[in-house]
Amino acid sequence: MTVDALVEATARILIKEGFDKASTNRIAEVAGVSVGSLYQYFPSKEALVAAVIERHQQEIMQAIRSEMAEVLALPVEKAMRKIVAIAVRLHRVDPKLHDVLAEQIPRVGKLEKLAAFNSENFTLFRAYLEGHRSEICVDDLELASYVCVTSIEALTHNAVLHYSKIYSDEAMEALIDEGARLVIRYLKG
Amino acid sequence: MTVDALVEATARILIKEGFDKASTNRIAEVAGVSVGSLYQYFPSKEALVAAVIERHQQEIMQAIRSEMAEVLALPVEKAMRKIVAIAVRLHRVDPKLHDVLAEQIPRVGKLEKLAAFNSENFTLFRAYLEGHRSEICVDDLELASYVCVTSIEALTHNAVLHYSKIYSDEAMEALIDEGARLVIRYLKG
DNA sequence: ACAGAATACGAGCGATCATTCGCTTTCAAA
DNA sequence: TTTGAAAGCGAATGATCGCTCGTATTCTGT
Repeated sequence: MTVDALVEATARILIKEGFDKASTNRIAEVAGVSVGSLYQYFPSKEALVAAVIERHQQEIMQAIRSEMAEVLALPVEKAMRKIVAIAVRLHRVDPKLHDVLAEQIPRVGKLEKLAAFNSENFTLFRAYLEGHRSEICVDDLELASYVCVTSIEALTHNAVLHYSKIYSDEAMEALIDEGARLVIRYLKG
Repeated sequence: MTVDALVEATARILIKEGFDKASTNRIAEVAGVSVGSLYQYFPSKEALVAAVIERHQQEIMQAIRSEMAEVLALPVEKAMRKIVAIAVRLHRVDPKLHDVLAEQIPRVGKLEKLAAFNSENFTLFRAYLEGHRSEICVDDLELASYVCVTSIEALTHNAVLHYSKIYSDEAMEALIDEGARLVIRYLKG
């Protein structure tokens, strides 16, 4: 469909050339339609970018929800290792898009969407902790969730994005181990 | 001086209105000079933003270098708590500017400066670890430095930037404790 | 007081961009 | 085959921006 072509084209341009080069004319050209058609389906450039963001976040959250369901029953050690591994894998799917969107979301006034995204992650993690209270020695689960989620996300985000040249596949394995070790020791004292 | 007024005006606009609203005409206006004068001292808008970045980073690094010197002799527990406290304090000096710059550096092509900045932080932290090898139970100091620096920066950055409303001063104290606990347990096993 | 250098000025140029609108094509129902 | 709506088109518009350049003002040494 034309709509899909436009969203797809927008994503591709954002990834390959960045937000500044993503003009509506260019997007339409890459999508193989005209600017006029673009405005027939999207009221503004912002709406187009928002659609890209939405699509990407739906994909990611879908994956996270399904993976977290499997993790829920695991003991802390296994669970954390799996969660960190998931974080790395998801970051690797489309690192550049993830980065551009993280950069551009504030500008597009989609702070709410980003907040909702983070909030669900946070809630899912917290739910895990609730269910494993006996295994961990932290009393403020709210704070603990913040610490864990933020650290894991930063560790994997930076590694994949800024050090992908440095970190080979096996070094990435080491990173997963280390990230897991960080939160496990934190949670289990 | 005219130069300082321009850099100052640029910083203020970046903070209050964001990168997109920081046009050269507007910067000149706020600085109380004309666009012509702006281009007498800065060859381009990019150079102006780069100057803001440089000034900010110099200030931050100056503070970090001096604080780290005091930390070097402390045992791990004390040292980490102090480092996290420093991170929070520095993030609180000018949170909005820090955020905008972190966002804009990639666009301005000043990735090298950012890398150098992170690299020095990283190196300073690693130097501490080298000097306290006997206290910690991690063998890969390189990896450990990455894990600690990245986590501390993300924890403080997000807390100050996105949760400054939520986290009161005392809650911020709790965050410092928790961040310190995270890295201490990680390092000391 | 004067000249020339340094500094400052700001209207305007050229380019780019998001968006519009009048026109053309497509296509399915009648 | 006719028809009218839906979909598509792209040149044109108006606004904004980074930046230039010819001119005006201020400073400095004589």
